[in-house]
Amino acid sequence: MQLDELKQKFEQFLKQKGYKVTKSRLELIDKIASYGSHFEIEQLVVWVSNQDKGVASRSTIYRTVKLLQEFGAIREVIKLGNRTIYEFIAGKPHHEHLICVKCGKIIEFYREDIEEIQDKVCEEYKFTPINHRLEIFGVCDGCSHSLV
Amino acid sequence: MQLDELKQKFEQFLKQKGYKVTKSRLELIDKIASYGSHFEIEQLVVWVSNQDKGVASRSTIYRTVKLLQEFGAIREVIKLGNRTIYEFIAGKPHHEHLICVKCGKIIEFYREDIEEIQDKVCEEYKFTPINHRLEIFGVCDGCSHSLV
DNA sequence: AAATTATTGCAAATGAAATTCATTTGAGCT
DNA sequence: AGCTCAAATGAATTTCATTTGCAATAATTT
Ligand SMILES: [Mn+2]
Ligand SMILES: [Mn+2]
Ligand SMILES: [Zn+2]
Ligand SMILES: [Zn+2]
Repeated sequence: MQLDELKQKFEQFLKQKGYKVTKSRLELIDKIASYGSHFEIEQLVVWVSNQDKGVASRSTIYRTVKLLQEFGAIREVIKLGNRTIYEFIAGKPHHEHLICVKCGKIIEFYREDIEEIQDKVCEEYKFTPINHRLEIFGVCDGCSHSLV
Repeated sequence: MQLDELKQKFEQFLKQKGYKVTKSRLELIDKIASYGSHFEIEQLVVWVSNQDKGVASRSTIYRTVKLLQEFGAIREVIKLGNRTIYEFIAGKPHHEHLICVKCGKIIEFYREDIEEIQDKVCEEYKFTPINHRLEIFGVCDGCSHSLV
């Protein structure tokens, strides 16, 4: 999906919800899309503030991240200690993560079979799943060879 | 495993690490074990403080929870928003969680096949897993029938 | 373009978790 | 049992991410 198309959809979403289509909101979706898939809000705040002036304040960034989550373009994918790592998922297929606890490297993977098993488990418990997150913490190949 | 046995192991662990065996630490492992499997630290602080006086202060509770994590009796199992839910896992087999976003109900499940697939994925990426967490957020049976 | 309503930015508040530091306690030794 | 010293404790304070109140501003509606 193109970014322009996404922005259009986001505008529709905002209008339909009775929210306003603002400069900040549209510029932030651009910034987040170009930042790179996995990000933390504070990093984003710093990065955005160091660029053009006046895109959005910290509060607006926090608020817009929530909006984009509601819209479905962003997802909370990793919770490590008291850090939250988000991901821009628009147009990206669902996947899970391996997280290296030494270097922070994030590896993405997808297994249809894991998804299917989850569906079965939910059925068994008459549980209606909304979303899920599988985090595998460990040590990546590079780090397991390094002597540090 | 009996609680007494666990406490013995914990004492061994403390000594071996050069930590001290203190009243607070031994009493806290009791309290946590009897609190119920899933808990948040702040709840625990309130509960412990409202019981007998002098078991441990907030700081000690936070510090001891970390110790017990290091020891392996406790695990961070659910990260929801800015809440962290821990679980007393000593003597309990590994499992994953379904979390109802309406009522907070937690359902535990275990699937050997999911574990096996994860191992394969890790092998494929030459990734050495340390621990993992699968959280499925959704609506439980009870909540899906309630009209609230 | 005036009226209405939501959004913004800033500062201040919050809440979980970590930390500081004076005091107490545990462990080893005599 | 007393002595010594390092580690643990509690209370207060700090940190840091996130949230909120509010006056000013911008987007929609009429
Ligand atoms: Mn990802
Ligand atoms: Mn559990
Ligand atoms: Zn690594
Ligand atoms: Zn429920």
